[in-house]
Amino acid sequence: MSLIETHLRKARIRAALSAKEEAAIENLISETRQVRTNATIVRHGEILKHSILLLDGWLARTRDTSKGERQILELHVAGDFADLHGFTLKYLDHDLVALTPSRIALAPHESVHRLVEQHPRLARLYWLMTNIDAAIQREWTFSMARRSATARLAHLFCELFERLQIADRVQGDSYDLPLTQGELSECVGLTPVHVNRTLQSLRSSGLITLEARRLTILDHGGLRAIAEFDPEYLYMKRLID
Amino acid sequence: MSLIETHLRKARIRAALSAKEEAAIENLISETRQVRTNATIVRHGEILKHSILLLDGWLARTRDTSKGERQILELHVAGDFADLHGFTLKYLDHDLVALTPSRIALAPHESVHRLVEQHPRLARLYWLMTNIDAAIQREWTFSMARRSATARLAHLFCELFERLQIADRVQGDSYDLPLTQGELSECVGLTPVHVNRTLQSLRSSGLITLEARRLTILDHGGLRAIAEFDPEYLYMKRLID
DNA sequence: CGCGGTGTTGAGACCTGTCAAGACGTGTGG
DNA sequence: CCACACGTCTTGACAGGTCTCAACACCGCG
Repeated sequence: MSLIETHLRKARIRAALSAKEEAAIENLISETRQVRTNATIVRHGEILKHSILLLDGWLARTRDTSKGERQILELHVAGDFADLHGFTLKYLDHDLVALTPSRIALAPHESVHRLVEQHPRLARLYWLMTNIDAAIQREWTFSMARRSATARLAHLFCELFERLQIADRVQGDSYDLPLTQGELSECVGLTPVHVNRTLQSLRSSGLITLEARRLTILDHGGLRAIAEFDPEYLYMKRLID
Repeated sequence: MSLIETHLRKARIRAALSAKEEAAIENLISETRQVRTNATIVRHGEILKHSILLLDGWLARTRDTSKGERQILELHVAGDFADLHGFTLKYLDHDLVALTPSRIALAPHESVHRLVEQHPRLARLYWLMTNIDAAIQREWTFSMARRSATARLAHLFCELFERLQIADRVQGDSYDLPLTQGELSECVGLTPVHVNRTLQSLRSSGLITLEARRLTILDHGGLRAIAEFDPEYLYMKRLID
């Protein structure tokens, strides 16, 4: 099985890929690396020579606050290109860090450049992928601006369920969620204490369980309802013919 | 002077454009329209046939909440492609509305398609532009998650100052800011009442004036300081050779 | 066995929201 | 030209959600 099978799964949802195209994507990868928890993979401002494809594990785009806190701006799971936008931007406005031990693959920008010049459909596909990332970012903006603590967490759990399903990382109604409550609080812009209380409320409402870093959704309808979750923004459909 | 001069100014900051390329961009436009305040230009979910280039006025990407409020997710000023991401996404996950009387130009997706196939550098440029939009969105996520009411507003004013300067819509330390306090509150995820009080505090600190829909920054250093504003995320530099 | 990170609980403070009323200003119709 | 209506801005009192600070429990690991 291909090293980047998970990434291909994700890509195939948005575009039918020919064998040639899949091979071209495969050829993007120059090397793979293992990174440790809390490793900073890309620092903001640093000039980039390659983009990071996440093979396994969890990465986060983060920004530090003046008070030394950290905000997680977007999460990445297996199959995601974590900083494909760095190909056009040349440097990132945020850091890219590992939340768990992770396996990553490097795609040199030269190779990406060649790929998009030779494969217009793939150019379109990767442009689309960064636009989907942006749609997720919009949804997070909306969450922070308008959703309550409970709804924010519920929404995050719904989003991850959908995204992990594509990555084949969901079993039944459960998935591994290796983030601490502190890290969850960095995702939703709350304090760890309040996340703790909010989780208890979600649990006692019978919507979820979360123990030993594993999340189970007991009531999908209920969870989606309080999150006001509508998966449309994830664009899980064929968009490129 | 070209109809799309403001857009070209914005583009030229990120890439040196040949006469041929500028002509190609010019050719994107099929027609122009005038829209009225509060007009919905694009509705979420609607299949798109063209993208909107804003020639003059103010547009906003918006999402309605269940309680009938509205969140502004991103603002667009003259020279912006307001929904270029719609070219790859096929439909939007948000609405696009006019906040003021605005003049817009339509760029049929067929034309965009032809442009990016024939001009790899421009393909790169427009991919970059949507990635810069995403960077702005990230900054807004960060604002909503971590900045106080005062800092959020201050940050917005700093951002608009930079973006309007490119659009040649800044005079000295002032620019027209035609949004009501209610609309400002929709940008920053606060209530109109609290925005009112926060504005008073910014005024009495001697940082800004805002009257008759015109904003003047009295103390750039001070405003940036409480906003913790760093313009890096706007990528105001040559990124494509 | 002890330690550090993580999770939990309580009490009180603070920021922002809610509700309500009035002031201001501008455009419109009589 | 005035009267009125409507949107916007302003102010006050109070409520509520989230934060802060602090302490303690739990647990895996060295």
